[in-house]
Amino acid sequence: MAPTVKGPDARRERWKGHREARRAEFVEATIKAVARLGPDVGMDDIAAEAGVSKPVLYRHFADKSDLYLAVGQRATEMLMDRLGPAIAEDGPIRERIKRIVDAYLTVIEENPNLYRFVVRGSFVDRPVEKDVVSEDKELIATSLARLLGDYLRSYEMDSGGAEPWAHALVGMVQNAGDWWLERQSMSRESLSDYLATIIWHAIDGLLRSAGVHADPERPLAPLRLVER
Amino acid sequence: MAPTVKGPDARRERWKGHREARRAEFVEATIKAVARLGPDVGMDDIAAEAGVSKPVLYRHFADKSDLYLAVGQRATEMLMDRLGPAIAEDGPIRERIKRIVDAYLTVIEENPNLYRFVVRGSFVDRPVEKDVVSEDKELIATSLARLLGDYLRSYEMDSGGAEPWAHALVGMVQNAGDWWLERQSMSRESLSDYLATIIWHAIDGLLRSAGVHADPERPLAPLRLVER
DNA sequence: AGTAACCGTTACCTCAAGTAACACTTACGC
DNA sequence: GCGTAAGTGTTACTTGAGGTAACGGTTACT
Repeated sequence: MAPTVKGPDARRERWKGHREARRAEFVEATIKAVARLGPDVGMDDIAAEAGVSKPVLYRHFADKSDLYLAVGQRATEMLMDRLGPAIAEDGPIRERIKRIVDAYLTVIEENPNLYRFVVRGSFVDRPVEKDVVSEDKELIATSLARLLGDYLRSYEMDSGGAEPWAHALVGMVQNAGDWWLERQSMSRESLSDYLATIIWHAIDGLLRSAGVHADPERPLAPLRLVER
Repeated sequence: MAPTVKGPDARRERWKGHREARRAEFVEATIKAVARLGPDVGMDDIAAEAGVSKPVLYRHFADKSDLYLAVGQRATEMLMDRLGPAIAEDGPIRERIKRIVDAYLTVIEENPNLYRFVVRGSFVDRPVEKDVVSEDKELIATSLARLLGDYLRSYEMDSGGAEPWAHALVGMVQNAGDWWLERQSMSRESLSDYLATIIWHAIDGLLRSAGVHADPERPLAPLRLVER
């Protein structure tokens, strides 16, 4: 008897997994709704898409921002799924940078509405306290920062600048992608190339100024990005 | 009689300047309100700050986005006022870039709420049609693109990449500044320096790859930025 | 004097986010 | 098996901010 002292009632634990699954289900519904109805869907539309009514939604998400945040995280996950392979591939550094950037652009090109929903679709309600949108950029930037930090340290350089670097790079690619997505005035290929050029030169210059002559062919050590 | 055939009535023209002034007045009030009440003020608050009631506001601005846009433009103007001198100063290029970046960071540091209002304070209502927020970034980026284009052409290089470059740079500085503004984990000085380093290396690398050896001391020709 | 522009108000409408209240289902605990 | 704790779901409401209607007063051109 009393196999676990802690749980006062097993009934409380029974649903743990279920709730998770339900949240995920609603997140998927939201993504579908966004794809169909554009980035400014309402909670009613989302609920309808999921085949339920609004209060059900609110039993799983505290408010709109909470849902938005979950969608953002899911989107980040989807993005990472595409970025991961691009990062893992080997080849000349310059080429790899380009492939990573290109993977990013491909993703936003394929899901423009979802993209807009996540980065633009702010949320008037929540003032400043919990900055939902940038939470995702933050995540990516943090991973990148770790990556850059390791990279710099592998050259025995000061890694203090890794964080600003990461945010700078994220902002750079994001903003350029944003601009490109709205008026597609050049091919994805070209943009990837331009951006990769900038990034590569920045990195190369940094190393160069530290007296390190980076080998563009160098495999760059094991690159792992996030592990959520 | 009938001194001017075109104007059916002089009474229509009489207010031209006045309306402009009034709009400006409301824009100023909005900026004050934002500074006091944070970036998510309502129209009522703004009207109150201006000492009038809401409908008056709506006689001068079609809707919230219209006001936001005007505020954004004003903010951009203020920013340019600070960036202008930094751009005009001479000195080594690397130094100048740093001063420009630093000027930007100083501005957002001095008006954090206004900054948040402009870049974050999206607007749920207006879906995609008129992208109010990025209109300002657009403006800056466009100026920068012209500047870069001229610069590249002065070295007789292909200027096709000027536009993506401009958007990339804008996004870079903006995002890094954003991150810095929220958790000020390093001095402005340091961040300016990191960013300037990235930018300078990117430019230098670009020129270098085209076989041009840029002189960091070169005065860089007359730099004019916008003229609105 | 008439009227075209402005000044300004209070009281309303609208619409989406979020909540209350109510009813049914499942399965653990004793 | 009965109580109950979790979940399922509904319709109908409240709230708040954006935005509008309708009204009245002032100035100055014609």
